[in-house]
Amino acid sequence: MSENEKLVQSNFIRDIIDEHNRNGHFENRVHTRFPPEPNGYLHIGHAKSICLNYGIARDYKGKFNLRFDDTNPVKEEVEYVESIIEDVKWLGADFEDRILFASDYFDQMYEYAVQLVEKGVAYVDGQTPEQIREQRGTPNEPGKNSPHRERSIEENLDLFTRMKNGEFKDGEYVLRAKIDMSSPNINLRDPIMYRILHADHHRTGDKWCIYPMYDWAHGLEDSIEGITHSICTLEFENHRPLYDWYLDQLGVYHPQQIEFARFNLTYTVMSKRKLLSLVSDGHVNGWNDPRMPTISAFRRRGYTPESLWAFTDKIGVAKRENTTDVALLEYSIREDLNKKANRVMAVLNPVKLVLTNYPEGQEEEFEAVNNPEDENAGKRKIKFTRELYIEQDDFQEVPHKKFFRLQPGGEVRLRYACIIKCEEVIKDEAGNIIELRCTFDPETKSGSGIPQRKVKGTIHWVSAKYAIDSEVRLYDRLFNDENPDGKKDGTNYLDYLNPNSLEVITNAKLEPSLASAAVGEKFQFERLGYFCVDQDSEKGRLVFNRTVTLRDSWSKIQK
RNA sequence: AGCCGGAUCGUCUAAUGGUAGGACAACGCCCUUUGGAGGCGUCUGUGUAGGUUCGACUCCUGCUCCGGCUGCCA
Repeated sequence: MSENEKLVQSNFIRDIIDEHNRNGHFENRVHTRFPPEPNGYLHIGHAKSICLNYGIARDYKGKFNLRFDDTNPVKEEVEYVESIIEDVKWLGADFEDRILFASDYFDQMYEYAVQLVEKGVAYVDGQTPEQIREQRGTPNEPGKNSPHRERSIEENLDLFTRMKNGEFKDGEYVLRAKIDMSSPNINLRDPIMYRILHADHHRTGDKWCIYPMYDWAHGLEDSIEGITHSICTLEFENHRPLYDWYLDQLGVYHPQQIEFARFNLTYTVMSKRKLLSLVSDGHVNGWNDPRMPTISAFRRRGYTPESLWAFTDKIGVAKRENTTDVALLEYSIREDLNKKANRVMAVLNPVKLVLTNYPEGQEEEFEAVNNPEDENAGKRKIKFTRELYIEQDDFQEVPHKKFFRLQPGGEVRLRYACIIKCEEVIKDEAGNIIELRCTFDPETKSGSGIPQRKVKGTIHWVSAKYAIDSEVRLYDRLFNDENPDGKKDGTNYLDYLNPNSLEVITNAKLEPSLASAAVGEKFQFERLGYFCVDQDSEKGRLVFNRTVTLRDSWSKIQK
């Protein structure tokens, strides 16, 4: 198997498509789509669906549509349409000029509905929602026929026309398919096709006061667009016979629906309803709060489209219930940023360090490699002075036995500079360490050409004189339980919110080269993690988001 | 209870009657001016009971367990 073939893991959906292509089912055409309802922001589960659908279209030299399933005006908003377009584009799924809307097919759908009325397989029902619900039966008991089921075609046509013309109030009438009230599949018990909704639609305005139900509309949308493979999640499996029934009755083109299991991720929730509640109840700061599992949040946090694609390829697709470990997502972004992100030095929790044998007022520059994984990234100079900041965590007065960073009387290398030795610890009256007094060894300067001594530890630092101040936002998982959703003990996801999911550091010290960093730019802060410039940055006051920490074997030793 | 799905390492996913493999995680070792990256290695799995077969994750039967379905939401 070649390298290229290995990159695309086979899966049951591609197997089905291969089979169709072998027997010429769709004349070897492949046309997929991503059909979101614009009632919220897209999340990582949608990203999987987008990559799955677009990836198939791309690999089979087919087409991919972006289509908004905007059949319910009361929940849908233009803001969501715009965010969805932005997210799909950012992921790189190429829908060419095909940003489509179910609402563009409302006339066609209406005509189709009239056809079914004329054919005698759809009728207008004037019962209340309660009555209809009672007659639907349960999974164990068959439903009962509506008293209006045998209305004449003429009367149905008249009533349906008047529904459309706005002669009735919301809920007064519905159009129903006449199928089978005793079907073991509840979806076939005379499902509702149209309801009356005097609501403004974000695209059609007040043109319509009847709106198609999802089950009626969705199969038609795919049929109208000539979709070959309608890939959706498992909960629509029971609806497939209904879509097929509609298409059969109409005698129109049939796509093949294929269902796969919904995506779940540890330590988060994935339903739009729950994400919306996190936003509207103020548990997070908006849909793109970097702690959210939305695509826009991952973008803001510093994830790349490439890392999401790699992740999607790694998780695969199947029909069994699944919950992917968020560690795999983190691996995917580290893997990508390791190759791309320039290294810089930044101190998040600074403690002052003074080199007592370094002449006052003197300074020099050392050369640092921007990215050891990428020669083309070049080198830069970093300013070295008598007073520096290092990380509080990089000093232990009473060191752990495996701690090989700075400690009293101990030596450590300052990254790209020289070896220093800790001579004295200065504390304030409360016993807090406020300064470390050290000496440096001139023989060990970087680039001096002198054979270098080895020391066990290397730590990062910044010049106290030249460092710039910055805000850094550290994110942790939003929930402190691996599966905050779907508990059966009476608790719900809100009970598992992690109160420490955001830590804001206001006085981080950055090396001065960062002063010109642009919003969205990504860096590795050496030994700490990957960070990117947040949109909240202002001139002279940068704000960084921690995308993900580096793998940290020291944190494991400590446990 | 009825209908429809599903069950393979801790997690995700391959193997479509012929050596149960990969990735992540975990754990070792090597290397290292990032306790990063990289390299090498180890560990762990076919829900259950039968059947068919030279051979079963795969086919058949029973059982168990899990998920979805009773919106004028999608």
